[in-house]
Amino acid sequence: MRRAPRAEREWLAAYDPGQFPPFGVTVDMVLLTVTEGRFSVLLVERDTHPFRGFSALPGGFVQADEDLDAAAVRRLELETGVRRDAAHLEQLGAFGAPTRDPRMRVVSVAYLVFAPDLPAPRPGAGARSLAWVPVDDVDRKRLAFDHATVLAAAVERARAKLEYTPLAAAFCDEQLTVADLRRVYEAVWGVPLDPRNFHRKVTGTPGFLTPLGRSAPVGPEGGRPAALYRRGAATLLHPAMLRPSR
Amino acid sequence: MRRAPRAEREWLAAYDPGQFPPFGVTVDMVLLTVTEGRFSVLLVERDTHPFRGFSALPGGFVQADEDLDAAAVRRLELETGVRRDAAHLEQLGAFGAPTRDPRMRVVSVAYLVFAPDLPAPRPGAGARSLAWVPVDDVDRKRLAFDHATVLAAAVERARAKLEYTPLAAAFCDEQLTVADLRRVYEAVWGVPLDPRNFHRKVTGTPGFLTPLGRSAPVGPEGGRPAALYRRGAATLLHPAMLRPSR
DNA sequence: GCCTGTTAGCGTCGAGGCGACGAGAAGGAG
DNA sequence: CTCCTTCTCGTCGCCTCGACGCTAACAGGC
Repeated sequence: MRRAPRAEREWLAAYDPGQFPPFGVTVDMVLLTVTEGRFSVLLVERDTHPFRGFSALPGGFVQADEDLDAAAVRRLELETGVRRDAAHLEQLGAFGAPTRDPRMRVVSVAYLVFAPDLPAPRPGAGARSLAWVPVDDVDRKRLAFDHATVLAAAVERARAKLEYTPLAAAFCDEQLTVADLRRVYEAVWGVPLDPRNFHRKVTGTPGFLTPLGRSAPVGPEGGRPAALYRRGAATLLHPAMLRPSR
Repeated sequence: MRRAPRAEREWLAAYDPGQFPPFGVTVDMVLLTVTEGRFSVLLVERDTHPFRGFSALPGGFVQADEDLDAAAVRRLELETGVRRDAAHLEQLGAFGAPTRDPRMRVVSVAYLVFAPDLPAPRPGAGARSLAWVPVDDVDRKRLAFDHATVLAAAVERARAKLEYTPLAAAFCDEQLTVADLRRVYEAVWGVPLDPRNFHRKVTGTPGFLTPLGRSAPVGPEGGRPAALYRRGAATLLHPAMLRPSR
């Protein structure tokens, strides 16, 4: 950060910050995963006003000296036990309609998280009940604040990101098979994909998947064992993975 | 908006909003255009502390009962005279590092605007000096606050958006030629494009351009008159326009 | 009119990606 | 061994793209 010149330091010392309207700033976390073949979001049950009894995205106020990203990471670890490096986290955007929070004027900065399929999210310090809810089953009228809007933006962003980034792997464990990855795409996009063309695409795109040289154990349905991979180094997909039928 | 039940209304009446840290919230406008073949951003010269004498993105504090988008539109019209429907406006994201404003804790919501080539931006009520500066010529060390970071994000977003949306037309007048559009792509991406392949792509993509059946006057270089078009109805490009040499 | 220089627009060719398959490989259950 | 499953590799035709030749339609000089 630049060091202010002396004239500015004197001006700052006399500055009254009360002349601008005060806002509360929160982070709202849209944690997405794929559990049991369904594209799901983590929701909490609110046990305090406002919107008591409604479902909501986990989140909370940003502290006075806390960076926005740091607040998001803190919420992530605090509320769900998900470690920062085990998932993908990015900012979704700011939501600040004047009436979105009946308590006071609040601007919420929403964050998008792609998390692997976790056994069961454990409630953190908040001790509120947490649950993965398939995004198609969410009752938008029972979401607190403007979280229906936030969720819709997050889902659309996630679907688009799978097209041109290798982030689908962030929904899987560190070691994954091509079929694991395909099931992520199918759950998020809601369409079946041809396993053979999908296999050609992901194994033929450099940097998408790195082969481990080992095979996964056979699944409950039987069949030939699948080769194991881990995430490649690529950050962008070229050409993009296309959603069918458009 | 939902009507709160009575128990919640009573709870709200007794609520003390002072228990959460107060933030200032601003909007910063990244206005982009193409002038004289160069991809440029609108910058103001700051004549007050902090960062007096530095260049900055136009912007200002959000009012107490003002929606974020409304604040952006107000800034757009107030400072530059650009009408809301003559340009494309979208939110870029929130920037809120604790030290970004030496006055107080501020979260800035940045907006991205694609504006047509304007004769000369007129300073609005702020009466500050405004200028279009080619983005490659911007001295990042002479930008106020964290505006170098904001600008970099905006430029990257703009370059990416041209690939998969028809928004390049937002940089042109309402009536445009294929060459006008190509010059936008070349200026924003900084690469020359083959005029014949570009013509085939944009005229062959349904909804990108709507022919007007008339021709534009011949330019100063002579040559065959170009057909006039206006923006089509499409909102997404499929397949995408690809940046060369990747 | 005629030639030249310019830009606009159309056509052609080969390379490569993609959708729609066929078919073999590699496991388990009976 | 047969039958089932899933995984993996190939093949074929279609479409898009990059590279580039060629014609169309203007202006200006002679």
